[in-house]
Amino acid sequence: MNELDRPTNFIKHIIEEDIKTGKHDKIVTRFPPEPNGYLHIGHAKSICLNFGIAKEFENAKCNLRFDDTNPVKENVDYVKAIQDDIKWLGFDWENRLYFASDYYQKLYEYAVDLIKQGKAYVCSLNADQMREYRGTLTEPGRESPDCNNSIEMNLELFEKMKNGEFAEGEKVLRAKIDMASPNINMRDPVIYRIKHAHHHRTGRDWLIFPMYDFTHCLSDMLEGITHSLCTLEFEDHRPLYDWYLDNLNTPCHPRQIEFARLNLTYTVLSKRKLLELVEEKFVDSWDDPRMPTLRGMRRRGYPAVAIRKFCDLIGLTKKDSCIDVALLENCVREELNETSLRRMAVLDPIKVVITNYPENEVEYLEASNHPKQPEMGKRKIPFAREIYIERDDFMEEPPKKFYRLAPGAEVRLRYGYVIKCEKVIKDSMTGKVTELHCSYDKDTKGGVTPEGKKKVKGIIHWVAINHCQRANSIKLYDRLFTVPFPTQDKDIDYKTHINPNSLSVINNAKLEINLSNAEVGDCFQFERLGYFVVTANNNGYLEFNRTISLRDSWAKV
RNA sequence: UGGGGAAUAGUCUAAUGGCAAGACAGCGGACUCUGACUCCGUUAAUCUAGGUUCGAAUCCUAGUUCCCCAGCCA
Repeated sequence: MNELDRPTNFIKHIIEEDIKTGKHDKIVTRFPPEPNGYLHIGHAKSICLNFGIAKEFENAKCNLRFDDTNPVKENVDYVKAIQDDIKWLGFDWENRLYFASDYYQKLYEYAVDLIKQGKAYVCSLNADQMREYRGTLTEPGRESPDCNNSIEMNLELFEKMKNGEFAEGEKVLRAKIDMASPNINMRDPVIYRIKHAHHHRTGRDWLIFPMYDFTHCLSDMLEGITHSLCTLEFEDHRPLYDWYLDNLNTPCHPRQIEFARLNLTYTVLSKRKLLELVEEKFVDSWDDPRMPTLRGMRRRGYPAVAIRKFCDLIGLTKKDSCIDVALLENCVREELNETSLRRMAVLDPIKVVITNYPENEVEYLEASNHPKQPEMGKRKIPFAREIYIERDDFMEEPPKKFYRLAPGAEVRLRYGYVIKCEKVIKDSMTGKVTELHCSYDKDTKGGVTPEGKKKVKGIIHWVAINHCQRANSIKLYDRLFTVPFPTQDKDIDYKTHINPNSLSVINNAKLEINLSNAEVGDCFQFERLGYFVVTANNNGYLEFNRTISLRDSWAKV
C-alpha cells in the first residue's frame, strides 16, 4: 500500500491497530443480508467495506451470511438474487456461505443455557401488555409477572414452545436483564418468538425463531468474526450484543462497530420505500433501471467497477450524510468513457439532402472507435446524399454561440464533410421543419480544413438514410425524483416528488449500421449523446437503455 | 424531556497538538473532427462561547443543532 492509494477510514484504523497489538492475527468480517428484499447501492457500501477489508488485509476473510430468522418475510428468490448481485459487484465468499438458520440448534442450546443460569424466562404477556410493561423513553418499565418463575418451569415451557404446544404470540422467551435500564433494548428483550410458519430452509422443523440481537452476535461468534460492522441504528443494541456474549460460554467475542448508512440525493434507499415504488407501480419492478438497486443499476448499464469506485470515494464515518448523486454519475461516466466504443446515432431525426452530392453514390468514411485509444480500432461508416441529423442540431433562429446548423450556416459532419444549410423545407400545415437542403464542400473530408478556409467550430453526428439501422426502442432514463431530498419533509409524501419524466421512450431513432450486430450487454457511447447499453437484439430488433447522458455544457446556457 | 451517537467549503472525506488537504459540484480559461474527454486556474470550511498551550479542527468546560431508540422486524 503506498501513500496515495491508502484507503483510510476509522474502521480500517481499528483493524490495523488490532493487528499491530496482536489482538488478532487474522481478520474475519461478514456481510449479513436478510433475504427479504433486493440489494441496493446502500448495501454496496457495506459489501465493499466488508469484502474490501478481506481483500486489503493479509490473512483476512469475509463471509456471506444470510440473516434469516424471520420466515414470514424471507424467501429463496431473494437468497439467489442477493448472491447473484454480490458476484456481479465483483466479490467472492468462496466456500463461506452461511445461514443463521444453520445455527438454529446451537442457538436453541444457548437459550437453554441462559434459562439454566436463571437469565432467561418464558413470558406470557401478550404484545400489547409487553409494550405497556416496557415503559417509555423517560419512564422505567415494570417486571413481567413471569420473571421469577422457576428454572424448571421455564425449561418446560420453552420446550413446549419448541414443540408447537402454544399458539403464535402466546409465549416468548425473554432475557432477564433490567426493566429499568435507560436503554430500552436491555429491558428484558425477547430472545425467541413462536411462528408457525414455513421457513425457506428449515421448513417446519422449527416453530420458534430467534430474534436478531440474540442470533447476530452468536452467529458472529460461531463464525469467528473479529469485526462485526453494522449501521448506526444498531449502536444502542451493542450493549445487548455484548451481554449475550458475556453471559454465555463462548470462545470469542467479536467487536461490533457502527458506521453511517449511505444516503443519496434524488433517491430513496429504504427497502420499505423501494417496495412501495414497485407495488404502487411508480416503477416497473425491482430491477427497473431507475431503481437504486444493484439489479436496476446493472440493467441501466452502470458498470460494477464504477459502483466499487464510488464506494471507495465516499469514505466511511459515523456522521449522517447524504452523497450528491452527481458523484455516482461521475464514476459511471469516468468508467464508461474509458471502455465504451464510439458510435453515431440520431435520436430525433430530421432529413438532410446534400444537393451537390451525387445521387446513388456511397462512400465509406473512416472513424475511430475511441479517439484516445487507437488500439480499440477503427470502423467504416457509409455516407450518401441523404442523411439524418439530430433535430436539436438545427435552429432556424439560432442564438449567439449556437455552433450547429442554421440557415446559411456551416457545420461539420463528424468524420465527414462540412455542409452548409441552403434551404429549409417546412410542412405547410404545421410549420414544422421537415427537411433541410445543404451543400457540401468535398475538400473538407475527414476533418480537413482547406488552406485559407475558416475552421468550422460545430461538429454534429449523423447517419445515412439508406444505410442505417432503426432502433426499435431506446429508453431514456432520468433521476426518479425531482428534488434532492425527497423524504426531507415529514408532512409531504416523498412520492409527490417523483419525476414524471424519469422515463421516455424513443421509437424512431436511427443508428449507424455498425450497431446492427451489437450484442445484449454491450455498452456504447453515442457521440455527443451519452452512454447506451444494448438490452435486446433479436435479428435486428434493437433495444437500448441510456445509461447516462454526456455532460452537456451547452444545455446549461 | 431518559439513553445512545454526530458536528470541517454547496456535498462527501482527510488532517490524531505544528502550513486546514483531496474528490464531486460551481465558476473562468486552454485544447478539441464529440459543446465530451483532458489540462490549467479559481470560489469556498473547522457549530458557539470560554479555557489549557509557544501553538487547538484536534485537549478541557459549558452550551447549540441534527440523527437514532419504546417490533414477538432486521
